[in-house]
Amino acid sequence: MVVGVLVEISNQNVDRVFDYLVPENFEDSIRLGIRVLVPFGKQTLEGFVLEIKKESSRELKEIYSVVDEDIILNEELLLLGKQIQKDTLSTLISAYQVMLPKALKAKAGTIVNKKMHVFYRLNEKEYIGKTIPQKKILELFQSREEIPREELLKISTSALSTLVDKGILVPIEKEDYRMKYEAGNEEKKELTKAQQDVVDAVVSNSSSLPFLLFGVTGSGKTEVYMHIIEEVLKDGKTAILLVPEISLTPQMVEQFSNRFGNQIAALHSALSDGEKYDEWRRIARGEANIVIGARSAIFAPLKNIGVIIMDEEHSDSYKQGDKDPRYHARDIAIWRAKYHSCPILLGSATPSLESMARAQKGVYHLLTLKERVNGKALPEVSIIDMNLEAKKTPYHLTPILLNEIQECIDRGEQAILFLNRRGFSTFVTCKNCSDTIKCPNCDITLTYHKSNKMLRCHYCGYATPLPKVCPSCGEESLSDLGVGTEKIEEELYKLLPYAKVLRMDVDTTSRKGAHKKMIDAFRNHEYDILLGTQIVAKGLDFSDVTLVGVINADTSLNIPDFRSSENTYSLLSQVAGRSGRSKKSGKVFIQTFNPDHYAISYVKNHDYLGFYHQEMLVRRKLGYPPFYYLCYLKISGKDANYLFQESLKIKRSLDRNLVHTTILGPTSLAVFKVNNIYRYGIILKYKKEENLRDILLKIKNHYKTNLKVKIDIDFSPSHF
DNA sequence: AGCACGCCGACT
DNA sequence: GTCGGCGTGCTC
Repeated sequence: MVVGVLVEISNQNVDRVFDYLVPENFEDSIRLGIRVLVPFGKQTLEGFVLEIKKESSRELKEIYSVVDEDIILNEELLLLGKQIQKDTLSTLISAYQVMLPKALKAKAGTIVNKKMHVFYRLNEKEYIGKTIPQKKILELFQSREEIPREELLKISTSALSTLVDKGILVPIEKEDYRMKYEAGNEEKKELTKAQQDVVDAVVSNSSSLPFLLFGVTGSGKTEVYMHIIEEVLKDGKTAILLVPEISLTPQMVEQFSNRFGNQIAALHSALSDGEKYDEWRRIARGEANIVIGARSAIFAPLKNIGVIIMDEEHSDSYKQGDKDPRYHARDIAIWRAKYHSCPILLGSATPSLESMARAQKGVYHLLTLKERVNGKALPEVSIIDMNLEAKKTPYHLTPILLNEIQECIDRGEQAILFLNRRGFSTFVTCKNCSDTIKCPNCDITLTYHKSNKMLRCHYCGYATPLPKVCPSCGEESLSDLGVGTEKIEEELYKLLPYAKVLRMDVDTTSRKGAHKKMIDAFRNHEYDILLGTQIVAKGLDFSDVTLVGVINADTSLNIPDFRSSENTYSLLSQVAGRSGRSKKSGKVFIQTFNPDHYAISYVKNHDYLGFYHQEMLVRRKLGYPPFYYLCYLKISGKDANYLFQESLKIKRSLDRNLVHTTILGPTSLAVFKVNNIYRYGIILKYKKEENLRDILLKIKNHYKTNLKVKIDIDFSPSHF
């Protein structure tokens, strides 16, 4: 027997199967998708078995051993990996590795950390207990075969050891799963007519297209998901629910485990490697039917999938952009849904422009939830024009907002204050007229480089020295401003000394369990104000919050990225949606220097579609998605001069070979040097370019033996 | 990714 | 003469 093995090294030069002989004693355990240990040159490596055949034309080495009893990559995942390699131009091995928890990635020397658990079994059935504890223990075995050690220890330690010594009971070791989900008495909520319609549409899958669920914040999307999943389970099928990492909180998991108990498996970053491994195995063995997880959970080895749901489908956390394979979970979801012939549901209050455009074109089937489940209108949103208000106070909190906070607290209600940290002070603003300096070619905010005092566009490479005076008003008042949560906390302490403030950001929530503790404390009214960054924007549901204040709406607007408006609109709507979620109606106040910018003004009327149409005009004009596809080439290496020369060669080669594509660059990245590696970027914009992947692959292949040049390719990058 | 081989410059 | 720099090529 001969096997074709893909070894664990992610390098184009070895990204293919190598043949090995299988010694006879291993033949029975060889299956496609297991790992084996093989000699590879001077090294010993793990690899996946991708082919099984009778013979090979050349002389072969033998495999050392078989690593797995169970299949790690099933038929579907093996196929999917090849698709990912084709679509993203990644190595095949990296496509497989990304699907697996750390403990299962092919990697020689990995300790597989199964946690074992001791159970006891009755060996001598005739034996009659001599003491009361002994009798009690033996009684338990009347109805059960195996009993965990802990349970017996509770009755009597000594009686247990006596029975074991006498050989009446025998210990057996069994694999223990760390995660325990207990079903609670989470009652099933009645759906509104609108919600039920969504469930019916998805469950009957009357349209074979992906569904886009456009539902305002508070419209009860989570409840809809639960009902759909319930229907799918009734059919004997399984479900994947993807959520952005940041909203995959313990409460969220608890909500599902209360309803579905042990049927769920949760995969997220708070779990240890061992815990992730356990969850993965439960899924692979069919012991969990519902997988809830962040991006990579889309690869969960479920069989017979009945629905795939992506909540907050616009979230850029679904795109892996930092390493190969640079995939989007949405694309994988669509692939798997097709494979399983099951419906796929993309849900959002602020869909990505791509998805909404597809829905408008009829490529997705649009479902809408217009109303909040509590029947309340969406909160009233007021825009505070900082151009007027900032002058009246030395603080970041304007008198208007402070007054609202005070009244809110006096009514015995709670407030959330949101500090936007995205794009924190990399751009330059004029303190006088609030203008930011933009690139003349790209209409994108220039990035400020402190080191050489230059403003740069890292789309097209345009650069200009930081001017002394503001180009639009002539005042000497350019500055790169920024505020942190600590600063605001100080202000609150000074201005509203009796208010109890809970600060929540990455610093205060990093400890395990801290997040839940803080949420609970706030819910219990131990605090009046919840002050935080992104983390307070998503999913949280507090019934007493009637005021939401956004301290600095502008920072995300000024990020030099074609998606900055979209991200700003989405973020602000999300935060706004935290207000007035139960019986009391809510208010929202947004402090901004750009009150007339459409990404902010449309938030006022909760007018997503208004924003969408406006932003589509901009995208069309500037040639961005969804009108054009983007592809980003990152060229990196140690020798800056050589690298630039090669980058030019690549650009010229692209120029020669691509007909319908706009090529921008090469331009040095915003952070040009990282760890002594210099980076250049080339951006491709295209509508249709049939040979694009072939041409890029040729370029990649050309450099595969050149250690001085590394090329990363990202199709549809979420940002640059 | 490692590792060996081989071709040049610098040195006890 | 020999040590060692790294560019090139190979791994079943």
